[in-house]
Amino acid sequence: MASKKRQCLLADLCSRDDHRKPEHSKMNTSIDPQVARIRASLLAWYDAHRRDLPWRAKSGVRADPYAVWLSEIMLQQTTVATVGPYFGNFKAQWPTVGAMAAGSLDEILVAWQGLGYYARARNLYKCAGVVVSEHGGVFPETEDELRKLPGIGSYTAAAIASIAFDQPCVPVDGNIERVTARLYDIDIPLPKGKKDIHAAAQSFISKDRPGDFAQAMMDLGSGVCAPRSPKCDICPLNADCQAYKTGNPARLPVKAPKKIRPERCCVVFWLENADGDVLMQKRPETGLLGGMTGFVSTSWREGAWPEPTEIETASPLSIEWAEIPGEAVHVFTHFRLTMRVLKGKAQKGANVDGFWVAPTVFAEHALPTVMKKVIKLVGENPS
DNA sequence: GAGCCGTGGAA
DNA sequence: TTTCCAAGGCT
Repeated sequence: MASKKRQCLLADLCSRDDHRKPEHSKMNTSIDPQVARIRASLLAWYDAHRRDLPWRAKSGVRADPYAVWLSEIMLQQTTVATVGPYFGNFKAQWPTVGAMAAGSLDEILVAWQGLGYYARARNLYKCAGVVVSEHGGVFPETEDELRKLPGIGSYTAAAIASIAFDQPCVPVDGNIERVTARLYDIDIPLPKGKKDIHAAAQSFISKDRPGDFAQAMMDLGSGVCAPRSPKCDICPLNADCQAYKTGNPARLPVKAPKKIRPERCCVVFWLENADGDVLMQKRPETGLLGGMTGFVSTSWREGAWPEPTEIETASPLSIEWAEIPGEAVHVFTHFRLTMRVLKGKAQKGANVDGFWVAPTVFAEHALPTVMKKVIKLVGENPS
């Protein structure tokens, strides 16, 4: 019966969907009163409680599309607190798309190090190039055009279009997904439930302050309609929230059970030359940590340590290696990696694959956090 | 469509 | 300690 209720709701939403009506239809004549109330309540709440964020324009001021784009890419699966300093650094180093396109991928990756999901950085640079070469250095303003750019998917296209250009669209991120699922009490487990939730979210489309509306939903989802302990008592939408009325908003949205995270193991080679420089390699351009810099290691075996023969084969030099006490552990999205480190000294003129880096200039290279943990472990065990 | 792709902070 | 998750995109 819950599903029947939902069917009625969605059919209802579609039939009264004002954004599907022809352009000449009068605005605000056939809008569902509940949707109108939600919009008004949310915008009023936003005007009083909006967050002041580095990439966000002041109230009533049009945002800088470059800043909106840059922040949206950085904010993909990443918290506001984490993004803050990175955004400031990028804006200072590359004030415009043109400046970024004129830079190099390596520079971008160095600045991005530690932020994770490095394909975002590669696509960021690629996108800057396309905006300059195909759009004269000016971001396109429509959702469809934005969607074609590297690194910009359906969410980000709608986010930029609405926030930077006030286009009437609704970017459905995790926040809006959660708020919408609760407003309409949609309990189909994700990702299957996305279809209904996104359809319901589209009923909010309006030509009146779409950018503010999108950001308001995000602020609400972040500070009020939070994943674990929603503050329903102070929520401006509680009068229209189906989940609040009928019971348990905190359980929504329902998510499919997670899969277990496999364990992987590897041995890392810390090779120093006579000057104390350390051997490093640039990783392949695609895949995990693509384009980043790292140390030589065995393959990352699942479930067991590499065999001695594999360690021997993977070592950059046939010399005497000394194992450093302890292990370094790093957790990726889909597996957990435990590393042991072997330390060795290269003879002068030894022929190795890679390049030598002095520890004093590690920071000049694009080192992912997992590699910094290796550095930390070695530093804790001076020879 | 399901798996791949990082990281750090909160509960 | 473990689990969850944060303004997702690509293949």
